[in-house]
Amino acid sequence: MNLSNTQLFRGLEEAEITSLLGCLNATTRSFQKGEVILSEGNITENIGILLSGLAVISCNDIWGNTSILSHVAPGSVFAEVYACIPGESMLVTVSAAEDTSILFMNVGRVLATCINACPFHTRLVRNLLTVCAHRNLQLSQRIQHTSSKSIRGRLMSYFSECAKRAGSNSFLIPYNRQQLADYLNVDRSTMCNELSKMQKDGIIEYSKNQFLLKDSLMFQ
Amino acid sequence: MNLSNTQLFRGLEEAEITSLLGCLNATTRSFQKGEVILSEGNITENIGILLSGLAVISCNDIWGNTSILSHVAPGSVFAEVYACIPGESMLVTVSAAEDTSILFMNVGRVLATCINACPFHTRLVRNLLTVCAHRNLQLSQRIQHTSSKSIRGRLMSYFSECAKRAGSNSFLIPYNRQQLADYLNVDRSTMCNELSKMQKDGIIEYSKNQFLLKDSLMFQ
DNA sequence: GAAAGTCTGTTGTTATAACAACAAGGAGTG
DNA sequence: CACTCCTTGTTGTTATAACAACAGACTTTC
Repeated sequence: MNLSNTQLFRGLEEAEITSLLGCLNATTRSFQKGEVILSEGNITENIGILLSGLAVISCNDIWGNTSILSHVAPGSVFAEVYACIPGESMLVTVSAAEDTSILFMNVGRVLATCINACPFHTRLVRNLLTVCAHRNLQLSQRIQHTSSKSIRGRLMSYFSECAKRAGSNSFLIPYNRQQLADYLNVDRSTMCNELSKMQKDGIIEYSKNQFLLKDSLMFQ
Repeated sequence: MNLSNTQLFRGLEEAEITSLLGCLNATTRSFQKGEVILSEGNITENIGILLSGLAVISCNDIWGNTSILSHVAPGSVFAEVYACIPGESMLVTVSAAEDTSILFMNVGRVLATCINACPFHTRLVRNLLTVCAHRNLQLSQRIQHTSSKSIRGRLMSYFSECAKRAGSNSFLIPYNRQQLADYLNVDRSTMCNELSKMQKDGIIEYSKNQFLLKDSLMFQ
């Protein structure tokens, strides 16, 4: 895993990262497939970065039902939310879906001005904040797009964001139908049906992943 | 507004805050009711703190429909998500719902080590990160609790979190029925009905805001 | 180029949530 | 106490989404 390509170490050279990791006293640990990396109910002060393998984030409700919330791919940061809230115990469990190696960094050390006053430190903190803000924005957007009770409303909300980001009423979406349905928390076939109706109603036109919003007030 | 009571300045004395604000070159601006504070499409490098009044965060879809996403109360931080992601233009508009005064702080200055190497700075950055992480956790939880297609599933997911936090299968919830329904994105009357059924089915018992989860695997 | 697999769109049926309307039980106020 | 206001729970109806099943288009692979 080349750390300089990760969100957290963006803008830092390999040599700088090595120096930084020493300064932070970061540690690497390996986990076998199935092993628990961080357990629900515990408090962590460590930010994790998955170097290789794959991890799953899951949650048990109090009746014993387990549900998988998300996956952690190589280069991704995890547990930073819990590490950054002092005293907050974890509501989820992180476990290894494959043989996995993890880099742990103590938040306190990340945030404390280091003895050497190393300049890479500032960059790391800025990156950590950006990672957190980014995740925040993605979550907010998803909540916004799933706030409508109707499938059409959810699609329009999502398409609005796409159009704004593209700066055009024509854009590509990064999901296939099943993924879009999962994102909007609706049934795929029902969503396909609704897309057809919207096209019949003249609101949108689409072909595969290419969409065009008609009669929009913007970009005319 | 007493800044030392806000999330962002927690742990700092009034005098320290005053010194810090000078160091950050923070500025205060007033807005009349209805005036736009930050506009969709723009890029902001400023974190806002609402000192007095009230602001609304709203969103226009590209067909011209406006929806209100949330309110900003005195002491709350806003726009920090956009300020912390370099180059990210805003997808929402913040405007004054009443005559309002806002404190703006440049993120770059917050993160840069100041010339005086003032120690309060570190605390501010840590607080900013905590605010961001906290919001993150709340959003994740809400997504989790609204991921089930059924009202019962949503309630059970939410109640599970409550029980874990309380460390007991008996707990108080901080919402009335309408607020809980809004949080779970369901209809209030239908939710009331489902709560009754769950009680009949022997899964829960409740009275007003006090709930008890029966047959749970925890806390027996 | 045949076969298997994946993705998309369609239909009909069923389950479920939204909605509207109302009754009952406080809480607060004059 | 009578009054209003607000919250909660109940019922019946209607709208809508989930679900299941399938057909057609397109990919991939041997």
